[in-house]
Amino acid sequence: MLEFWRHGYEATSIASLTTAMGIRPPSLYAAFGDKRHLFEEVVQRYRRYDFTARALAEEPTARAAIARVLREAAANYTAPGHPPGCLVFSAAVNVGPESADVREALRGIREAAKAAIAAVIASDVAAGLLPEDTDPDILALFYAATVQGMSTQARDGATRRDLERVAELAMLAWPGKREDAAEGPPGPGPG
Amino acid sequence: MLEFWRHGYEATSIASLTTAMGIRPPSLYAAFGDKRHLFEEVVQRYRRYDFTARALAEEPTARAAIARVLREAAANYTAPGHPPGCLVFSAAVNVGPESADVREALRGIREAAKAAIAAVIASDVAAGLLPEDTDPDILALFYAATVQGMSTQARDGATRRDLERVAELAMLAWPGKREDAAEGPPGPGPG
DNA sequence: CCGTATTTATAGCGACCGCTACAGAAAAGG
DNA sequence: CCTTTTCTGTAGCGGTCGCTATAAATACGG
Repeated sequence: MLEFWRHGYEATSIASLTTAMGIRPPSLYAAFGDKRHLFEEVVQRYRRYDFTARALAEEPTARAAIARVLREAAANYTAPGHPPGCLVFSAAVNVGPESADVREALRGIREAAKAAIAAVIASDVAAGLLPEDTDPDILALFYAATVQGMSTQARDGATRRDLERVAELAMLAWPGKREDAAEGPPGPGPG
Repeated sequence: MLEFWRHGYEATSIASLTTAMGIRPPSLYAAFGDKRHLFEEVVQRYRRYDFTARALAEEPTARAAIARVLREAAANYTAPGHPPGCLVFSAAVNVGPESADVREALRGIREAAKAAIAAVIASDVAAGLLPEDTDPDILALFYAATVQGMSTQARDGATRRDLERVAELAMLAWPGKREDAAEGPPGPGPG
């Protein structure tokens, strides 16, 4: 998993995997089938700790959920003991046409996560917790882009503190806060 | 260039390059040396239209410059006629250890762009256009992350309009605006 | 301690990688 | 038209890719 995480799907050779595991190719193929199946198992294993899904399920509001996602992204993407950034974002960026399905599989995971973010936002809009004119898809796209940017910055050397500050800045784009925090006592409405 | 742009450095083979150019390997090697030199020339060619450097040089304020960078990123990353996203961000993500220098070369370009953004921000802070407590490096990191996230989202299928909305949201994190726009008539200062 | 079943290591398959020697075709000079 | 020079196409170099047939080594039942 660490090999795929660091170098990506195609750039990780069977030889590097077998040496990392301390086994020989026939054992690897007996245990996992082929390289693609092994990678699928790696992705499954990686996703067992899906802090995004966990935050979306556990936090009471979309705002709290996304703030937590950004906070945990800052921590996880820079945590020691494994490569920086997110495997789902970075493991199948540069693939030849013969591995397009691997790239599409990871893209599907990304799209599902984005849709899950949009769902909790839409839920809070429906519940009146967010302005009616909030576009859940666009807001989800913005925070998905933020998280991906944080992952890339982590790979480029950003620290946890750096990314936490980025997360704070990203939360300034959250809707409703602006008027809520600064408009003061409610004045006369428009009309 | 389009081949490298779409598939990345290592995933692009000499065979695919020669067929795309309509030439044979010996002609390619006579003209460009080896694959690495060809890629360097591709990156140079790609950077001839560096909308970030242009915006930073031409716009009068850091805010205008970065708003323009985000706007042009939305347009360029989704423009027809070439692959989506940015070559500097996406062409050397998954490389083996033998091509680490290619990845580092692109990383250097990214770091330089980030430093250039930080420079214009620091300049405006020094000029009093931005709050004194503004951290140019962190703000530059945030917008660099945003642009990279936009590039990735473009590769995942986001449209120009999508990315323009993301750009608008990102500009909500710009410092100073908050108080300027919403605090109303200046009240008594602190103390 | 012996025979059997399972796992392991050795060696190598065909295919493709980046790259190049060499020969045949095209262009330039007389 | 012939020679010389430049260029292009064919073929193939050593090496690595993902993957596997086969044999040696191990664990198990009696």
